[in-house]
Amino acid sequence: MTRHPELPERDRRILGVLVQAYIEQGEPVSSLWLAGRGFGVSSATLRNVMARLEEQGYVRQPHTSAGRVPTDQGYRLYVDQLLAERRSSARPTPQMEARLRRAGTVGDMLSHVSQEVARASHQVGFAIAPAAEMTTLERLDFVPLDGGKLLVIVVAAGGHVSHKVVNASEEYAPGELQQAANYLNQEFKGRSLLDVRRAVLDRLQEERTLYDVLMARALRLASTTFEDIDVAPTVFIQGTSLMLDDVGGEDPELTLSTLRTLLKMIEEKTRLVKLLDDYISTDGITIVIGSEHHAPDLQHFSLVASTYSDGHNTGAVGVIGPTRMRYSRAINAVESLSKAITRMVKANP
Amino acid sequence: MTRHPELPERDRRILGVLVQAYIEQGEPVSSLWLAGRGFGVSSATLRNVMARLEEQGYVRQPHTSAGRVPTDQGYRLYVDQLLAERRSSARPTPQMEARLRRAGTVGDMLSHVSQEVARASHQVGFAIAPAAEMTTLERLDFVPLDGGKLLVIVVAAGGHVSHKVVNASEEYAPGELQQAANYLNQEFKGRSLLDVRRAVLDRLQEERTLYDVLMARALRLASTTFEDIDVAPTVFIQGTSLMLDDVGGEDPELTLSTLRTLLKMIEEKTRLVKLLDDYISTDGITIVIGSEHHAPDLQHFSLVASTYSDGHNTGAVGVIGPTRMRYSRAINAVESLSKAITRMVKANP
DNA sequence: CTTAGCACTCTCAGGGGTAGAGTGCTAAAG
DNA sequence: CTTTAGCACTCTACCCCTGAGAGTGCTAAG
Repeated sequence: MTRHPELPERDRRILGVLVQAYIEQGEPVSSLWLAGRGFGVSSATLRNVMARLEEQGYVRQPHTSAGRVPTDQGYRLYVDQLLAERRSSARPTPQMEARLRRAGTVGDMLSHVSQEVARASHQVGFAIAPAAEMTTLERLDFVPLDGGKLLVIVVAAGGHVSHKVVNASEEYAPGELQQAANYLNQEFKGRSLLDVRRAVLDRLQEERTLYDVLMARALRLASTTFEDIDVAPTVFIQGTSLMLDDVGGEDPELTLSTLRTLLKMIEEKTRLVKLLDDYISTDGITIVIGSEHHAPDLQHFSLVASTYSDGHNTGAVGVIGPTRMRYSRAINAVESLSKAITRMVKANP
Repeated sequence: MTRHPELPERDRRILGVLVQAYIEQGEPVSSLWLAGRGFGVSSATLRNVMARLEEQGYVRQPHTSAGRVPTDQGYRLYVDQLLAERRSSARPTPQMEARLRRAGTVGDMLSHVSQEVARASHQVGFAIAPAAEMTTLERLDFVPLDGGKLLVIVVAAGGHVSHKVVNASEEYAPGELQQAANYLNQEFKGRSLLDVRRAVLDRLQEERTLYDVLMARALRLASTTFEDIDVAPTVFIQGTSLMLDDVGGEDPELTLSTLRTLLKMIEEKTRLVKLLDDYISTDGITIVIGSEHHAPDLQHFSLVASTYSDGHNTGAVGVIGPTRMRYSRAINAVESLSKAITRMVKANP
């Protein structure tokens, strides 16, 4: 992360208190108020410090006779300090884990995770299942249905299951589906889903495949299956109503139109996935603050996210909220939930 | 729905124009404005009519020197008239159907439906899959996974598929799972899921069951499977961002706190399901307006919904929005989507 | 029953005018 | 060179007032 070596220790402490205060109170922080926080200096001195901080871009005044408000750069220093101080002490609570354990499928579990992280952080929370590139095929089954339909079940490493109904263009003998599944499992187990799709298409092109009728039919079946399966990773989002709690508050930046941007992003979940692809680092917590986003319409929001992994697959969990959010709470929430997921999926290998 | 026989024809026509105008413009409608709409009477006469309509509870004035605004009762008469006039002419557009056809699973399809109905009505849209009571078992399969886990696949009539991973407490021989599935399928096919659960538990109690070890194990397996499967029907909701378009507008009733109520309801989808259970009729379109809701926190919202069916199962599709919504558009959207679903599921028997 | 005319009421937008908060600056003190 | 007290200055938020405009209800005549 960005370093801020040029800033004297005292100035930095003062900035920290200022940011904290603004996050909690939502009102510009005045020199007089800061003077009452035990720095041992008068408000006049603090005014000098604040003027310096403003010159350096850490704070700004909404208008001439108002206190100071942190800039995104100010928030950045604050969270960097926060992350440096706390040596990952967050743990999921037992109730949390219990609630997660109740889920039947991995999807259910992630849906609960998004709910929990939202509840714990008081922000919009999300959880993302591993993308197809990361997911490796564990096994595949065909179940014949009535009316020439076929139910395909794809089990991925880590217990992710997805199903799909396809139209079987050809007729299959009773044992044939079983054989086809066996063949495909044997051939492609352990490879990523996208990989499998590619390989299936390649083989279908190969001339010699045509001579083995059985194999050819199995491959055709597989190609319909993987046509569009799981190209977009599944995203769960919860806590949108919490978002409105902030909007009524004292935050002038948080208007209805910015809110709508966020709601829209929540609906087309694709965008969130892209966002994470761009920013997230493989280890620890990633935080993107306001104008640090490339997209201009996210200027007033911050992202706090973390990846999770069970050794095979990597997904993500995190929260989105206004730049003025309780970062410490958000960080704790994200960290403990990410730990919880990791533990859950490890337990179901 | 309610009849309004006591209202003279002319008054009713005037009320209709008034409601329509208010819906479109969002501002109280004055007698002068109405006079310009070709009724052939002066504004003074319209004032008399409006006073009468107010006495009877169809309209009200926000304040002494403002025009009239429809009450919920006024909206009610308006939509009743609307429903009586139009003889169900709504058809889904081909593009709509094409988009729906792309879906792999029934769940995907319904998710698209909620999106389409939201887009077409410019309101929050939802689609609900059949509840467990309505869903009948088509077949059931067990797929063994690693680590003593079992993947259970439940196929319901109409092509609804759901899966679940359960911990198999006992070991099963290779053919045994197949046998168990066969037995259960034979025994319970065609009965509703809730029914099956009940029956399984009953049989487990019966003493003689204990003598047939295989059957007992199959039943135990089934009981774990149906423990919690599908008790809550699946709900898809889309279009929350459209909701905010209205809030900025001229509607004074639509405050942030009412909005939050709606968002909360969207998150705990259970509540929406209950709501529909209470109100929805089996045929045609159901409309609930503002204070017609039992719940006081929904006083400012209206519901436009319809059931759909494939002969086996019954689900619902609809929209929710402010009482001041374009009912005609909403009705068209709901009706055409409900027709589209019916057609889709009929095509996949 | 309809309509013109009129008095009446209420809202809404704009214009001072003031209290208060908070700053920057200056000059003195450590 | 840094800190601090004092002070003038600026800007906002709020309140009160006013006038214009919109729309009504009522009355009396057609």
